[in-house]
Amino acid sequence: MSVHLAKGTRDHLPEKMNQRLHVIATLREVFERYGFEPLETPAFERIETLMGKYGDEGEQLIFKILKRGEGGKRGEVDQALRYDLTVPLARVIAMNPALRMPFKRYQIQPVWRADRPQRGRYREFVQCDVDTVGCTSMLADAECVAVLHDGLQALGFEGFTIRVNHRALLRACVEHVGLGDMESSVLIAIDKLDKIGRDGVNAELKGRGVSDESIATLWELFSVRGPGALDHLEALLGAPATTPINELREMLDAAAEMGVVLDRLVVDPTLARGLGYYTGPVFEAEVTEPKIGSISGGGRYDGLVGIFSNRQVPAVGLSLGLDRLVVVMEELGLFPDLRSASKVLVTVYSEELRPHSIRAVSTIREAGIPAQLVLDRVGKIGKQFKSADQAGIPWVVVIGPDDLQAGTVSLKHLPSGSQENLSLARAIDKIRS
RNA sequence: GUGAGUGUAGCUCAGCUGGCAGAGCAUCGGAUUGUGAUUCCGAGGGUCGUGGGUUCAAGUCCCAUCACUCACCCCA
Repeated sequence: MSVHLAKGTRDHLPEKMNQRLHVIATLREVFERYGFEPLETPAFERIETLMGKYGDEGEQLIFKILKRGEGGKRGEVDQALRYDLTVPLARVIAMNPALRMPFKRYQIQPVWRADRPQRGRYREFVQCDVDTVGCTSMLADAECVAVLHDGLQALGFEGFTIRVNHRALLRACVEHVGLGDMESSVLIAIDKLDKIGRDGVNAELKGRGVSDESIATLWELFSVRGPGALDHLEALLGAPATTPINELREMLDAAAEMGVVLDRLVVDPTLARGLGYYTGPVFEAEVTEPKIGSISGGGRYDGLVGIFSNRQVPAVGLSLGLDRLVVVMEELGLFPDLRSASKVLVTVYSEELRPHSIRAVSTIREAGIPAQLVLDRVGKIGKQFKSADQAGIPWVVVIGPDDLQAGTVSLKHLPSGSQENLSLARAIDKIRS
């Protein structure tokens, strides 16, 4: 029988798992530093909770679950695997009106999309989300940008940029050229600028019936990117753009105060972002080196929670893609050696001396040092050294007849090749330091 | 959902106009019975993705099928 994984899924063997846990631990530390608290929600939701939140294209990618029993045989569906972590959060907020606001949570869980797999794209992947709910202040948005910045920095990234825009600003641009009625299709075309270039966007806009004149006006609006972009748009758009421009300025200033390196923050008037529910500032992080699409995206979505609860609850948040982070970090060599958590391998010299090795490994473990004991039938001591080397375990302890007589152990440090005989207590001190 | 490409040893791949299935790395054994990584010698390992067809003969040509990869769409 030939065995296959389901399309778009992977097993995470220990070496990969250590990388993933390293990323998660690093991000959690940053999230908690900013005062976000953990949340988990079920893998699947009622179908009504998810439908109508992601646009037509997104909705087709939802994994649906057939009803149990007769209904399922007729193809009826009542539940679905979660598509992201934001909509479940909105449901949680609606169901728990007593939560103290602002509610700041992080959530690191898998989501599922029935996409066609590709490099850095899977059908099951883990998102690391951070959101602040119940706060209209741009400080909350600034915190999201800052937590994203600090998270990437803590992981060791250097060449990354966070592009920033504002949905209302983009809308003002589109309305300025008289295309307000076809906002979404225009935004989708503009968003592809980096990918297909200006000519490609022009072709797409023309294909959607946008006049040359309107296109020319659009490019005039979008001609400045970076520091001067907001001044440029303010001059051209006037009053309709005042609010979003001021909000962005407020957010950028606060982010700078929070320590975000300004070179890494780029105002990009063409940034749109796909998901339908964003209403305010939006942002997206991408790395310059391996081309893999965005590794994080987020923004303000003040309307989403209200869909579930009648009351309007503002919210802003972001999502980091764990799987893409791992792919990129691997390529950039940002991982330390994570082959084994064990620091020591205690060898077994012979059947007769095995009890001494067992006692030694126990003592080392009691001292809090992760340690392995050779469990197999006793082989040549050289083989045991080799297995330590291959597993990436730096220290090896040998207890042979000579050591026994002297009351010492032999401790070898494989990376340096140095070895000495000393008491077990001294050996433990040495490994610890 | 649309288009293209690739399936040969555990991994990366070579295999010409059809003619006995190959290399490097990895693994295992030995050189070295108290020492890995380096060096030397040796060994094992294959239904050539699967099914059918053409042929004296198919890894190679044809058809189908499955899996994977890449691009588009969309997105983490």
